[in-house]
Amino acid sequence: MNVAKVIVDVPATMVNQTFDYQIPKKFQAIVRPGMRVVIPFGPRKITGFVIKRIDQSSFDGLKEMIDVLDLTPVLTAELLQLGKWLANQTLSLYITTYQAMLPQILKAKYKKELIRLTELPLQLDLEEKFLDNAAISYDETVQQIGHRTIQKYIESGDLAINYLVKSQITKKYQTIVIPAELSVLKADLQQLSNRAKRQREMIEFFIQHSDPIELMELYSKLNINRTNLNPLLERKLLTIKKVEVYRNPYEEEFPKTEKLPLTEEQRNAMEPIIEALIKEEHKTFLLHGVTGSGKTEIYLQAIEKVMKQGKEAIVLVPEIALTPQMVKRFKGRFGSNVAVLHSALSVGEKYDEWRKIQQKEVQVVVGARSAIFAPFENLGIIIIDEEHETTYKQEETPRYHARDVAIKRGEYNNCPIILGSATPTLESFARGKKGVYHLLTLSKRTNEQAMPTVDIIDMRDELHAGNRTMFSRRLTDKMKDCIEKNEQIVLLLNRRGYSTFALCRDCGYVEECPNCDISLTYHKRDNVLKCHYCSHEQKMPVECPACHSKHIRFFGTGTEKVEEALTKIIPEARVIRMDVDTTRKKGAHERLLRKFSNHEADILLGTQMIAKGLDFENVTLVGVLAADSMLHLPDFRSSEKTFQLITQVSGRAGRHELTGEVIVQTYTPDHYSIELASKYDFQRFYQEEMNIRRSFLYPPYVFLALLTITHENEMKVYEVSQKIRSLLENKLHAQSSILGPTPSPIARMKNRYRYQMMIKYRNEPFLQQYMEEVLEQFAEERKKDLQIIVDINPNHLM
DNA sequence: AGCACGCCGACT
DNA sequence: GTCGGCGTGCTC
Repeated sequence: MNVAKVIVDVPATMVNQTFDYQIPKKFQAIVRPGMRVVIPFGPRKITGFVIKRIDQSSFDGLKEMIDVLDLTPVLTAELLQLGKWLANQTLSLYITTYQAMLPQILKAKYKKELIRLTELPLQLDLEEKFLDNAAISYDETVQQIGHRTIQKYIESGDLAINYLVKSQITKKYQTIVIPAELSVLKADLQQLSNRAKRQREMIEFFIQHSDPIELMELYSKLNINRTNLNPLLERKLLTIKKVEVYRNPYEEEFPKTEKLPLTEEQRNAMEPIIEALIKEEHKTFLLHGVTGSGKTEIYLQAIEKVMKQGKEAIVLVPEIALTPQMVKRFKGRFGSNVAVLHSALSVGEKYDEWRKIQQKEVQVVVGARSAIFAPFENLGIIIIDEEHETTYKQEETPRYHARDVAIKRGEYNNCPIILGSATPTLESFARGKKGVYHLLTLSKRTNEQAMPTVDIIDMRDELHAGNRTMFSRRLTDKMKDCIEKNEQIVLLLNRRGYSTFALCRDCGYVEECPNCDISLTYHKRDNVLKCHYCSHEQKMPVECPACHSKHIRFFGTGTEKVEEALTKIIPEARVIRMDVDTTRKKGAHERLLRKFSNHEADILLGTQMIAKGLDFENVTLVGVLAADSMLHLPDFRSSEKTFQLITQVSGRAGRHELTGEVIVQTYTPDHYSIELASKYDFQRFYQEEMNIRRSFLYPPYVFLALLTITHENEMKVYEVSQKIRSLLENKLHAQSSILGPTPSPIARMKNRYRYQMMIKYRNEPFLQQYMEEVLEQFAEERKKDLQIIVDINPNHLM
């Protein structure tokens, strides 16, 4: 078994296979599947994952493995298998799926350096570089001295390239002080002269506290420094040791919380979950519970059961940075038995949290999408909270949906999955009705509070009545009321579908991105126009580039603008604005939310990010400024999204003692998604929307796959698209249909033209295989800069 | 991907 | 002749 099959760290179709390497003697006892190793690959030296060990290779002249990077595998047997499945499902490369499963820091970085092989003199500038370095940077040197010269030296054998694999891992260390045995300390104290007051104090301290202590802590506790410590160190009463510590992103202590008594509804929902846990049965539950119905408590108690079984739990939340309250509840209940993984952590922090899972130091992980790959080996349950959130689908390769991965892992581990939401996706709810998922319902709030009343305001009437502001009269009055009563307000500006673009009022000219077919967005902060798709940025013109008019106006409504308008109407209001700009800095999220919850502001104004999972006692009014802003987007899910958003944000009001009220401003008050959301009528919405999906043939009645073809040359894109279409037509079922090719909604991005095709199908068990064939068919073109992107079950049709 | 090799046109 | 640009093929 001394040959390793390795997936190499080269993301290319040509090498999407294992390569065999001889395992040298010194590594034979160490190497196991799932470990990262360093291997020679052509002239290079790169990393790879060991997939398995075999006795004999069918390949002659194997090269030897150079190094082993892990002591324990970073990928479990399950994850190795899962990655393979995922690559096939999403049409990605094995190396990409494996890397998606691991913290970013485990990805090796490569560097090349030059070393001299002889002592023969080199040209002057090179000699200089080698003066105080044994090795110099290849890239830097080539830049300064020129490719040709370096190559000559390599050919003559004076210089050679050294390939480096750099590990990015940095561990954090702490110095601790360890006292000697109690008897030793006491004995020393006996014969210590009375004059050594400091020493006496210190020894007495360690007789009292015999545990190791952190050096800095000791200094500050006893008000001493290194000089005081030295005599004790010399007498071996104390020893100093450097130990590795985990970075702790959650310094604060979490108050311990206890199990809450369950309502009858909650108990009923709990029962089948517990049953599945006991029977070790894979089942997918859809927990449909109105906001405030106590879904989280069900998660917590199910996990408690899992932990008692000695098993592990994964909890996915949309984006945990947005829900510090969720972390608080899990840490409060399970303490240090929880790892937390989310995007706001530094790479080092993420690695530390991941390692707690890998080392089995925790039994629970709460995290965003990628936490679904937590390397637990005894999974007892997987919970996906806010199941409908689009962030569970990754928008880059591998384009996986965490829900699909969860179900696959549930099958492997024979464990239940809970999908929880107040507004499940139509896909999931349909499966719940069909019995594919087991539907569990919570229809009442635990505090018996009624859902807040929702008022729909027709903004057309406001305009007719001469109100040209973005706040209806009713909302304005209510806000003033609220502030007077010392209660708080959440204002949601649903900005998707809006952007603040610059338009010339004289000739109608709109500044567009030179590389993409999209208008540029104005950023007030730096007074520039930016493109959201490429990194293009230009100065805001003083006059119109087309007609030289000075009348340039901004259209669209940003949070900045709303804030401005707000301070005009209610000058006394203290406003916290939360959007991408104000939350970019690390920890800004938590800071702003804490500020709001401490009532240091009256109004929390923000985008989508404030709609989810927040729970503030004192909020009694929620305002949705433009409920229909995304209703008109070219997306078949826009009604569903609108319904979800209004329902979710309404749930933010009146969660505690005070009753809440919601005001929804819209230009289309009669739209069923807005009307039914205001009545909290999910069932009716479901039926209405299902009817529409059926007649237009959209999910859940069909599955979708989106093919996007891009290239610099539009003709090329069109031609290839047509060819792909006819190729697929021959393969796909007669009932399946292909729409397009048509130009994508953003027809050009980063100077590449984009065409897309949508495939609607009910049953295509070999779809992935056909797609592989398409990719293979155009392998030549794809080498020449043609891109084919396959997205199965796409979220957006961009 | 990234590197070597080989072919062809351009230029001191 | 030599330099350098790019297309082609390979990596256990």
